[in-house]
Amino acid sequence: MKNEETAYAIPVSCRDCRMSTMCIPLSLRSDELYKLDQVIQRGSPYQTKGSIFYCGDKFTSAYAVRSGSVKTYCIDNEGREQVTGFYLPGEIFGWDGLATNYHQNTAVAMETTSICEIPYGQLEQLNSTVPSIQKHVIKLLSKEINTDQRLIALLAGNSAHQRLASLLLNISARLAQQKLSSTRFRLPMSRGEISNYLGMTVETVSRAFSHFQRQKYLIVNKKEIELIDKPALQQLISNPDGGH
Amino acid sequence: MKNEETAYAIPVSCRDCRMSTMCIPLSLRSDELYKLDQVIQRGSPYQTKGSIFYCGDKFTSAYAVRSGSVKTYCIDNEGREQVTGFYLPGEIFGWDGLATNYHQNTAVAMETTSICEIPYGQLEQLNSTVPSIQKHVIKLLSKEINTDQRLIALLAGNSAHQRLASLLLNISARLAQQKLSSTRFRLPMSRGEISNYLGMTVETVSRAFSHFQRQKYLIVNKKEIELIDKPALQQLISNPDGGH
DNA sequence: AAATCAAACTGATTTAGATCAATTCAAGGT
DNA sequence: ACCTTGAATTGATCTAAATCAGTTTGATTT
Repeated sequence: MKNEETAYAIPVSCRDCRMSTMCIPLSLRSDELYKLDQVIQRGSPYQTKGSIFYCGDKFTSAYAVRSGSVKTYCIDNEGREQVTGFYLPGEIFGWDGLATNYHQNTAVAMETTSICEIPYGQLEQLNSTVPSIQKHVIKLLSKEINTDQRLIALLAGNSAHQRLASLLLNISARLAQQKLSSTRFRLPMSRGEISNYLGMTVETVSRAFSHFQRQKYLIVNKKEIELIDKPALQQLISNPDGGH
Repeated sequence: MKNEETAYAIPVSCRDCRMSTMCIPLSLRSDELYKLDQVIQRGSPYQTKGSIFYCGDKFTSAYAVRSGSVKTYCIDNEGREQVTGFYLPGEIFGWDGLATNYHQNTAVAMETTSICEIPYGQLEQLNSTVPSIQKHVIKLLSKEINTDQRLIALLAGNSAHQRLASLLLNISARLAQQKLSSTRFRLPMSRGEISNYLGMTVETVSRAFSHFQRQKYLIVNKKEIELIDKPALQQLISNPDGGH
């Protein structure tokens, strides 16, 4: 059953991976990279809705998205699902389990997705021989803090239109980092997932998309998006009216 | 001008500090603690509204609140202040600067506050002799991620009443950790700071307090709070109706 | 003690976005 | 080809919370 649909090539080492700069290997010398390479697990792809880990699972690894996309969510006080993050190719997730040793979120693939697993225990052991790895882990964690805090600011201080515009521009920028088109792309997540993440209803998300299209800011067809007036979206989110 | 109002004793070593378990020294052996102790800076207290660091400052240190309280905030797209965190005694802040080497937030004292400074460069150097320190830093960062993600869930999925109830219970729990009263306390932050943090208006915060008092959940007098029915507040936030 | 100023509270009104209710559309299954 | 099912869209109403507009309170200055 392994690698059943691997028509595309899976890189066999971090050296050959096109997103190596985003991933842990950033700034490793080649002898260090070799050591890391021994530790990274390249598993078979996950199907849509396949879970990478569940909330409550023991934390053993962080994960890097090689292709596809992942959402993380937790169950809130009311027992409802609350999406806490979307992860695109080249991005790393799973650090949420580090503080307590148990994952606080569930991670699921939003489409067919391949993942590199980074076993944390082995990473810690590498620390004695490759100290720069620990440093890089700290950078990644800190980056996650920055991302989360930007989301907090977005949720606390912005209107529905501004939130959606921010998400679109944010995804656009992240795709650009991976040398993918930043103006035409397919959203991996459903309207429901977007609305949950941004703290609003599906209807509001849908109306916001329609509104943006009427304003000629973008063309939307289900999950296919073409951004045609990024400056307009940009100014929407930086304009003092429109907030609440 | 140094220590002008130091009627209370400032601990001269981490060993004597009553919040040492929350702070870095957690689980250090006594010889390790000694090394850390050499590095921690114990400065003079900050006055109300005094800045510990500014957004854009080069990141050099993290900070532990010894007494008093601190808020962090950033300037959002619209140029408005957005509060991103409140820090009470025994809590550590300032990691926001680690990813980019520049602080993404400004930190200010909300009352007369004494702070321990933890110079990060020196902490890193300690790593070779005391490897458990690096591990502890990672735990602290991960904890901050968990805190931020809980706030995201709170902001995205809850009503004004639920948000305020959550904040009050959260502060109560944090005070309890420091062996302070969890039912009677003085809020260090203004209504404006609360409303900004929770993504609502001052008026709504004020009305929510009045409502809680009418319901006999608590007694409020400006910043003085007495929680008299915690279970009711608890059930308010875990009750599926009340969200949006 | 009077005057000043900012924080907090309260009431009246408005509105953004939730909720309720259909309708459309595409994907799989038989 | 037809039926089912779930996602997305659109319209009509409703409501929680924003906005607007005072009033009260308390701390600080003179």
